[in-house]
Parts: sequence; C-alpha cells; structure tokens
Amino acid sequence: MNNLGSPNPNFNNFSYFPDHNIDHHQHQSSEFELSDYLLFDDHHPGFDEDAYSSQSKASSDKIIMGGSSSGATSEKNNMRKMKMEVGQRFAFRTKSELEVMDDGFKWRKYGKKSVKNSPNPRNYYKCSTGGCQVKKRVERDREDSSYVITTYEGTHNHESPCVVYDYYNHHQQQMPQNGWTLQPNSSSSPPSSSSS
DNA sequence: CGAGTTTGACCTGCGC
DNA sequence: GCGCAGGTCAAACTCG
Repeated sequence: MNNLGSPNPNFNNFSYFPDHNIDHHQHQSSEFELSDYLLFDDHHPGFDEDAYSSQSKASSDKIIMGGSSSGATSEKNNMRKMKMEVGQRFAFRTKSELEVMDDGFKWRKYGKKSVKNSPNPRNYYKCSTGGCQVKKRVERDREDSSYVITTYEGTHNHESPCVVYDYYNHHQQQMPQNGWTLQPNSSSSPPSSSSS
C-alpha cells in the first residue's frame, strides 16, 4: 500500500489518522486501529479496492469511469450506472473485532453477499439520510480476519449527524462526547474531538 | 408503527 | 452463449 497519506478532500467530515499511526504490524493496545486506507477517484483508476483485496478485476470501476458505455443499455441499467456515479471511492483497512465503524453517519444495510475465495460475507450499506447516495461495503480481510476492509463510495451531500452533536457539546456540554471518527460501534473511548 | 435487518431472488458484466 | 460472481432489490421479519 503505497498511496498512504492522501485523504480524500471530498469526503465530508471524515478524519484520518496520520501516517505515523498507520502500522498494521504493531497493533498492541487498542482493539481497533486504522491500518491502511486507499483513495479511489476518477483520476486514479488503478487503485481499486478490488485490486487491493483480491486478484479479480471488478466491473464497478469501469462503471464509475465510463459514463456512457455501450449505449444499448436498458433504462434500468442506466439507472444503475447513475446510481454508481456518485463520486469517489475510498477504502481502508482497520484492525477491529467489530465490523461496523461508527463514522458518524447513519447507514442502512441493504445486502449481504458471500464473496468467492473469502470465508467472510460482504455487507452493503447505504447512507440512510434522504437523498444521500453514499454507499459502503464492509468485509473482513480474507487473509487476516482480524482486519476489516471498509469501502466508501460517493460523497455525502449533508453534514454528519455527529457534527451536530459536537456543536451541541460545545454549546451545551451535556451530551456525551460522541467522537465521530473511525471507531467501533460500541466503543466508549473515541479519539478526542477531532474537529479543531 | 416506523425504521432497520435479513435473505433469497434477480440483474448485469465478465471470462471462457 | 453459458455459467459464475458481484451488486441490488424487495418482501418478510425484528426491534424499539
């Protein structure tokens, strides 16, 4: 993984661990750590999480890159492509016992698939905020099931609900600190408020 | 009762 | 053209 340190500027309200914290060979204390992250965007088609997580070539990348493909596509097919063309993709790998990271957004699970060559199923989530088309895929690393590979696709068109919480915290100081950065769902020790 | 999850079916693209 | 694999849909189900 060589493209570390390229946080996606379009990924709203998403914070990144600094490079020196990214070392998946030195996990010691925390039950969760960000180990790797990848940025996929229209200008770097070579970086595809499928290439990262498997040897198989995926079709979704082509779908994103190619706005209009064959032309002989059905309306439904076009709809699919439109849905896919929601923005950038960003994948990262974390060491965590929990699969679902609480990144501050509200996700709705819409599918689950067993993946070939992987004992672990892949889960599909959509942002449940109305009008937001961001999706994410969550699956365990096939080579080391203690790692979770999360792939985000698209850009949120709204603020993270936890930003509201942060705002509320600053002004009311009553709500429990709800760190919205990468953290396991049930974690009670979020990284200290990351918003400056 | 509404929101979220589960899960089997369906659709599409790709490789052979 | 066929089969496989990945991704999505949607009805049924669960939970608060």
